[in-house]
This record gives sequence, C-alpha cells and structure tokens, in this order.
Amino acid sequence: MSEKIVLIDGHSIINRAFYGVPDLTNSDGLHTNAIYGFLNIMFRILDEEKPDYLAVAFDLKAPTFRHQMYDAYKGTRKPMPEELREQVPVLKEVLQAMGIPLLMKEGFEADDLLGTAARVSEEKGINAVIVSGDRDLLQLATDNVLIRMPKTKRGTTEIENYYAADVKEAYQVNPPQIIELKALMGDASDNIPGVPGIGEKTATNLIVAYGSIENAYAHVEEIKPNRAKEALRNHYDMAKMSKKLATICVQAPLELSWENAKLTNLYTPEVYEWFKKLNFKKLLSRFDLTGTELPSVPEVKRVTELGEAESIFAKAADQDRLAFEICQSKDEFGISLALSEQEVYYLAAEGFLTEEYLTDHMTQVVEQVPLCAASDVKKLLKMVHPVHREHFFDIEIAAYLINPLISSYAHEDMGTPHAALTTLKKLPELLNKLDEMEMRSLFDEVEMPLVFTLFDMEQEGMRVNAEELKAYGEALVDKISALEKSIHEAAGEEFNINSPKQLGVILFEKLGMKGGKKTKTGYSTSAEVLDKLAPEHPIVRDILEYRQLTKLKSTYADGLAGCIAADGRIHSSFNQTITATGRISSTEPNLQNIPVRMELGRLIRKVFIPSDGYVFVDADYSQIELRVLAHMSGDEKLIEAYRQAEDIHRITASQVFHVPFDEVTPLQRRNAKAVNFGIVYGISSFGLSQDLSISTKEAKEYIDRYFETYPGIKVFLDKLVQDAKEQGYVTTMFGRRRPVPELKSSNFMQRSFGERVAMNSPIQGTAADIIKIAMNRVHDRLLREGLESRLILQVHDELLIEAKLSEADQVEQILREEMQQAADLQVPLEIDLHRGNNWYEAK
DNA sequence: TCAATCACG
DNA sequence: ACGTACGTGATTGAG
Repeated sequence: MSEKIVLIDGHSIINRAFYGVPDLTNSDGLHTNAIYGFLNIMFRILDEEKPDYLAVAFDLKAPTFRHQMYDAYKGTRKPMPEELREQVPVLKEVLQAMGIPLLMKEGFEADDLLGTAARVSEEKGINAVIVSGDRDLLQLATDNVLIRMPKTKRGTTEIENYYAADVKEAYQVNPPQIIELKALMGDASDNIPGVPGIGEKTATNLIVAYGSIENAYAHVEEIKPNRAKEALRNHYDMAKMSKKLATICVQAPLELSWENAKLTNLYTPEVYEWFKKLNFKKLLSRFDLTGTELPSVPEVKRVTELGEAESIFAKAADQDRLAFEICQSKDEFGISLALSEQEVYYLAAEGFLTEEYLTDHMTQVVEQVPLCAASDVKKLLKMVHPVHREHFFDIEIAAYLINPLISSYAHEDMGTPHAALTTLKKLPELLNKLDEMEMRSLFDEVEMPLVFTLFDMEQEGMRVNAEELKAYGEALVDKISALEKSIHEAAGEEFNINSPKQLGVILFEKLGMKGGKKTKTGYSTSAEVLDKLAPEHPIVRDILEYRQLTKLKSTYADGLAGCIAADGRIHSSFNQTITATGRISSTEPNLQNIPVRMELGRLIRKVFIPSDGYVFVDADYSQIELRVLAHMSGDEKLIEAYRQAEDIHRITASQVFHVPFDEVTPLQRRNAKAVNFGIVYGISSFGLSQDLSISTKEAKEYIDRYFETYPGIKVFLDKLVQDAKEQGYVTTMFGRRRPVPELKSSNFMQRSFGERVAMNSPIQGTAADIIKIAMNRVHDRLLREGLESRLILQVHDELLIEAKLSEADQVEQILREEMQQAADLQVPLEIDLHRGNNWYEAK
C-alpha cells in the first residue's frame, strides 16, 4: 500500500471553524472557537485517513501576485474579524508544537502550496488528501489526489470527498476544467470577477460543449444563447484574467521536507500545556487515549503502612508550605500530599491506616504548617478541622478572584494520587497574581474567612416543617388538575401544557391568537406575551395560573421536600466561585429564590421554621446597590438625597420631575424607581422602555433628566466604561475584578453588553463584598460572644439568623452593628430588621 | 445537552 | 442598523 499525505488549507479551515463553532473564550479572554474547530476537523481527518505525512498551508500576510492582480483591478479583500485574527498566530504555534510543518511562501497563496505539494507527492507515488472548504481546490483532484471539504450541516460536520471522478459527476467537467468554469462564472468569495452575465448554468454548458474558454472563443459565432455570445465577445480580457486568477500554481518553489512532515507524536508535553492554557478539556483527553508520555512527573510514593505514614506526617509538619487533597470515591479513601514538587505521597486508607487516622493527623499537620494549599477547602472541612484556619489556602478561590469568568476551577488531576502535586505547582503563580492584582487582602480577609462562615452555615442548615410542606404541595394538586381540565376543554384537545412548543401551536395556530414568532425555535409563550393575550381568551389566564402552580409544586413543594436531610433540615450549598460579580450562589436546593413577590408563593416560607426555643431574625440592606452607587460616584445630590430622605424613589422622582416631595404621584415614583434600577443594571433606553412600556424616546428623556439631576452619576458610569475599555476589566471598592472581554468584540450587541456589565459589576460586586464582610463579622461575633444563635442563610442583601430566644435582642444588635459598619460609605447603610416564628413572618 | 420558562436579589 | 436591561438555579420538554 502506498504512503499518504494530508495537506490542510489552514486559512480555509480556520475560517470555517470560526463561523461553525460557537464563541469560546479561555481564561485569559482569548477567543478559541476557531482553533478548537480546526483541531477537531484535523483530528477527525487524521483518525479517518491515518496518513504518514501531514502539513498545513497558510497564506502570508503580504499580498500574493494573484491578489495583487486583482487588487489593482478592484478594491481589496474583506477584513478578517478581530476575534478570528487573534486566533491565527496561536493556531500556528500549536501546530508547530505538534511538529507539523507550516507551508508558507512569500508571493504564493496557500492554494498554490497545496497544489504544488499534491503534485510533488503524486510524482513520488504518495497519495495526497487535501482538506479545504474552498471549491477552487477541486481542480487539483486526480485518481491519487483526494479533496475533502468539511460542511456544517445541522450542527454536525459532514465531509464531502472528491476524486477526479467525483468532480466529474458533480460538475460534469474534469478537475482542470473547474478553472474554466470559475473563470466564466466568477467567484465573489475568491475575488474572481468572471464574465458578467454568465452564471453557473451557462458556464457549465459552454465548458461541456467546448472544453475550454479558448475553444469557446474559437467557436464564438455558433454559441447558442445570444446573451452568452455577447457576454463572451465583450469581456474577453476579463475571461483571460479570471482564468489566470482561478488557476492554482502547481510549480511553486516549495521545499517540502518529508522528514519534517512525517507524522510522529502530536501529543507533546508542549501541546499538553497549550491545550490546558486554551481550556481544551475534551482534546486533553486524547493524551490519555494515545498513551503518550505526559510532562514528566515525579514518582508518587504510595503509603499504606502506619509507621511510614507517621514519619511522613512528622516531616510534613516541619514544612513551611505544602499541598494536600482528599481523594474519595466509592471504595477508596486517601490523601494526596505534596511536600515539594519532588516529594509526593499518596496515603491510602488500608488496614491499620484508617480514614480517622489520616484525617486526624492531617488536621495536626495543618495546625503547624503556615501555608496549606488545597482545592475546595469548604469540602475538606468536613474531615479536617484545625484551630488555625488561616493556614488554609484555597487554590480554586484564588483562581476565581484572578478570573471569575471560568466555569470550573477543579484541575484535571483531582482525585488522582498526584492531585496535591498539581495544587502545589499552581500555588506560587496564584500568590504572585493575587499580589500583582492587589487582591491579596480581599482573599485573606474576606474570601478565605468566608469559606468557614459558609461551611458553618451549610452544616447548620434550616429546619423545615415536612408535614406542612407536604400539605402545601397536596393543596396544589387539586387546583392544578382542575386548571388542566379547563385548559384542555378550552383548547378542544389534550396536550402537554408544559411544552412551550405544543402550547404555541394551540394558542397561535388552533385558536388563532396573534403573537407571531419570538424565539429561535418558534412562538414565545412567556408570561410577558401571555399577559398581553389574556383579554383575548379565558384560556390564557388559566395557563398563567397553571404555570404558577406547577412551578410552586415541582420546584418548591416537591423540590424542597426532596432536600430534607435526616436531621429534618435543609443543607443548601453556598458556592463561592460561581458568579461573575462576586455574589455567592446557592444550590441543592437554591434557597436564594424562594417565592416572596406573590402571596401564594410567599406562603411557602411558613414551612421554614427555627428550632424549638429559637426565633428567626432577618435583616436586609435597604437599597444597598443604589447606596453603593451614590458613594462610588460621589454625586453630591444623590448623597444628600440619601442623607435626608427615607423614600429614595420618591425623592428621586421629586428631583428628576421638579415637583415638591409631597406632590410626587404614584406614577412618577414608579418611573423614578424603574430608572434607579436601570442605572444599576447599566442603563439603556430600550431596556427602560420595555420595563415601563413606553417608547424608547420617552425612556431616553427620563434618562437624560436623571443624568441632568445627578451629573456625578453620568461622569462615574462613563468613566467605568472608559476604564474598562482601556484596562480590560472593572473593579469593586474592595479590589475584586471582573474582566470584560465583550468590550473588544466587533459585534455591536456584544459590545453594548460589555458596557452594561462595566457599569453594573462594580456596583453589584461592591454590594456583594460588603455583605460578605458583614457575614464574617456576624459569624465571628456570634461565636466569640459565646452565643448559640447561628447565621443560616444569605440572600444577596439579606441575612437570616436562627436566634436563641434569650439572645434575640443581642443578635439584633450584632446584625445592626456589623451590617451597617461593614463598609464606610458617604451615605448611611440602613437595614430593616424583623423577627418571626417562620421565614414568612420574619421577612 | 440545550432552550424556554420563571423563581429570587 | 444592530436588538438589550444586571446577577443567579431548577424544572421541563425535546433533540
């Protein structure tokens, strides 16, 4: 069997990948979708073809002579979007790291290099496979040269294959005649002008009949359609030039080194590092599959003997830093422990080496080592609980502060014997970056202490009255089935009301309601749309109510019931590395979105109850984000407004609409409130107009008047956007960062989003910082003052404490002091306090 | 696995 | 001309 070479048209494939793969960005904000797509196509081809050689051709930046000819004739080529341009050099580096030769030659296009390489290969008796999305390349097909063209069809990539015979079948001409076809019909994407008035049909007919352009001209008088005859006669020069442009040069002075192109091991340590840097998790797995060598790692010593473990723990205790990870699975428990990058142990729980022994000793070690790095310290605290909590360094939280936009911070080695080694290796750079980015105190004084606050909150959990919850759910069932029946009757058939697709058909087709398309996939049936349709048909109100009730049933009644632990309490997880702004999030269950706005939903809060002898004390900040805005902007008028008035929306209305405070109408107040919200979200006249159901023109007037009234706000928001554009990120009062890569996008929508983010994140983030500080202080004071009351919940601007009856007054005092003093602002930080025997009463 | 929907701040 | 408010998580249906 003869040898085979794969030749890839670099620019063509990266282009195709760019437009075919959804936007991806790595942790540095570099776009990676085109690189990812390119590599996927390349690996697929390599898997299928199993070639002996591989090379990738690129155009050089300098214009080639073919383009010079054309540029002189007309304009220039369309520019490449910045998001793609930045990926090209990275791809080239990755390919070079794989040892793949890049074919580039000044004065020649990638086409020419591919053509030349294919011809040279064929002469040597080597089969060539050219991969490109460019139909021009079809002229190179022979019995030994295969052209493969990837096509994106319905999300999946299909590849069309062309040998000479396939070209003939598809186009009725031989491969070299593709040149003639292109020259006649032209190709806008390839900048070939063609002959005006001749399209694909006529061009094919002419070449099938005469074989070549020259021969067609020789017989120009007999050409049938008069239109074609005239077109040819009038544009002879154009046809000749187009032919030159369309002809791929197969005689380029190319020195293809077969030795370099020989396909050996693509999976080098260097490539491994690249894939990690680009966040190509899926591609990283190819390293394991191929069994190729990974970057060299020291031997991990597996320890199962008591005596040996003892001496390792003793040695560990003398270190000034270390890393450890707990590896726990179905039938395995062990501690990965790295004392240095050369000394790594895996202590397995076997025989005399019990889990308790390992975790107890690990606790002692952490007690004595000033810097202990690990991944997810909150989870570790279930097993390791030293007094010196400040010794812990959570690498995931550090990485989150450095870039909060990453979806997961767990490294690939978690759960393996060398997990701790990877953790230890990451430590120096994390420390450096935290210092460089001036987030060390945010990390040390806010985020790491918060780990323990959140841990304790999770352990405490929240008591639930299971019987009452069950009753609440059951009460919903009858109402739901009644509504279901009524809806099906009104519709005249049974269908799944929960399916927006089916519901859309019923409402907009069967019942003929006007609503039209709104989403990508079909009709929108959102509450917003349905509200407007409600007067048209009684079914709509039923559907809205059905939606409301089923939501309460499935997400809250059933959902919460499934989360009650053996102790009769719900232990939600509070996640510290999820949000882009610095807020915490709550999962399994989410206790931060328990209904409150609608009375029926709000009633579910009655099932959340304190332990016997305890009472709930709930405190929430009053408009913390707007107060943060007043402080950060330094706007005198807004600050003054907060110092004198209780009702900020009312005073805003009074000042913006120039009416006395006591004469503000409810509508004016409502509008002012909406503008206040809009400002915090990153104002846009469109957004405000939607919220208030007014025209964008009116919305813009409101905004202009607002900025006239509070000029400091406008200056502040403009500066946030400007700084973000210069620096690439925004910061909170406490130094927390959020990168805003969207600001560099060439897409208007993305860029606008970036601007709103630049305005909102410092405000939302600062508010998040403040309540985190307050949480830590409240948590610490409860412990330090020897109280039995416990912080159990945070809902962004609200803290809930399960307070011992006898301590309730003291708890209120602590909440008031610590929440108000958490930050020193130019406006007072006010809170509302409530007590209750359940969460409903306490809110 | 993704889109639509809706609960919260 | 573009086509939106900022930040989350759970459930459901459908590919």
